[in-house]
Amino acid sequence: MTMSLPADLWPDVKPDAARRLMYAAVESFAKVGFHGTTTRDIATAAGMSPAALYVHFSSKAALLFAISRDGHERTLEMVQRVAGTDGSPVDRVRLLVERFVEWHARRHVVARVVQYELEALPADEYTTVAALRRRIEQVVQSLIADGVKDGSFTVPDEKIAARAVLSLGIDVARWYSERARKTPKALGREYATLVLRMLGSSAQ
Amino acid sequence: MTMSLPADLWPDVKPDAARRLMYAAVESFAKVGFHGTTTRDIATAAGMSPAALYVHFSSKAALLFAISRDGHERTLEMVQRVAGTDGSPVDRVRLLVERFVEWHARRHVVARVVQYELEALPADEYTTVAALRRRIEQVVQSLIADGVKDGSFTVPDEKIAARAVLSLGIDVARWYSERARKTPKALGREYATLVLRMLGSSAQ
DNA sequence: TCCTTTCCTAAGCACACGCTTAGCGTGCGG
DNA sequence: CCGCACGCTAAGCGTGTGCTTAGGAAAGGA
Repeated sequence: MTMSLPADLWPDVKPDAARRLMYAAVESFAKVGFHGTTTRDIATAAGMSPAALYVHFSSKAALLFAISRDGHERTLEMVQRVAGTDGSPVDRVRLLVERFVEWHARRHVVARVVQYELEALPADEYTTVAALRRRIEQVVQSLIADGVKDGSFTVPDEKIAARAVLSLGIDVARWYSERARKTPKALGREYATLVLRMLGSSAQ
Repeated sequence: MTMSLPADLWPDVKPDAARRLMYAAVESFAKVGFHGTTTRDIATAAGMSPAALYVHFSSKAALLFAISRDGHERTLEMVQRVAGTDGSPVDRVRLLVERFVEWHARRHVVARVVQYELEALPADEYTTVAALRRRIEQVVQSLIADGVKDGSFTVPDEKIAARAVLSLGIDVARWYSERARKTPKALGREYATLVLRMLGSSAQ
């Protein structure tokens, strides 16, 4: 694994061969995209023959969907967990940004696939994933709206502000690498400071 | 042109057939990526045969490079023009963000290729483009550093702040579409407000 | 008008690609 | 032990891909 993927991805995927295929696929999808990745690339990297992929997944696109759906579900769980915490809107947005940015930095290989390889999904699968994305956005928007309502935040347009907050996290997936100067956690903290300022909070 | 590309791209490209190929290519590259685009896709969309592409460009990748290099050069010119204006650091960063965001919104098809299709460039071409990217980043960093120096901005880490500013603009290329509620100009203005806040400026 | 250059097209080449099929080996359960 | 299910592999299929080549048409210049 040249990109040092976390060893704890997809713990429930069985058998091990299927998981190995997902590891191989996510790496290549992140590097050269879905269309730039051949089934032979994936199989070779997983130490198998190309036909083995079809024992575990119905198609190359099914592999992509498995990765994309799981990544979106993880992200949605994360933002929902933040939304379920006690605390002021400021505390919650701070925590949200820390967690969101940290996830995209630590998981930048997966995140790159999750954020940028949507077009390659077949239509039904795309619909599933798009719904998850909308829910993530809605959680972020409602956290910001809470802050506006209680006077902690002042933004000209809540939707654009939420979009900007998401953008900062999502773009981390594009640029972050192991050679980055900041750890994912440190980056998350720093970005949270920037975001709270952006939202007009005096508590930073 | 299904994605309503601006009619004024690449005015110096001659003959017209070469320009038509670039229009066809940028649209498909933006939609399905370089690897997802075949020479037949490009040629058909340009009303030619696949062999015609090779009259004007030495390879499919040469087409990508032409688009990518020009997009980066346009962006660099833009940020350098802003850096060359009179005005306070706050004014210049405001203008920078307005222009950068506006460019990525208005030109989101080209920008998508410029920002996200780097990996497909051959090594030498990538080196050329990467150098342009670094120069763009340096201009942005120096504008922010000017503001820190004169006390208009306070940021924990100038590089991360510059990265965040660039991220906001770059990610516009990913999400912006003709159905967006804001015009590129309005979006640029709003993002400028958010960025100046983020940088800790009281002048917004 | 003639010649040269430019701009194409149609056809084809040498591979590559996603996927299927036949067969084999291994492990498990009765 | 035997039979079955599972997990593969090797080989191959049908189609697709980037690119080349031969040839023709059109445009421009002398």
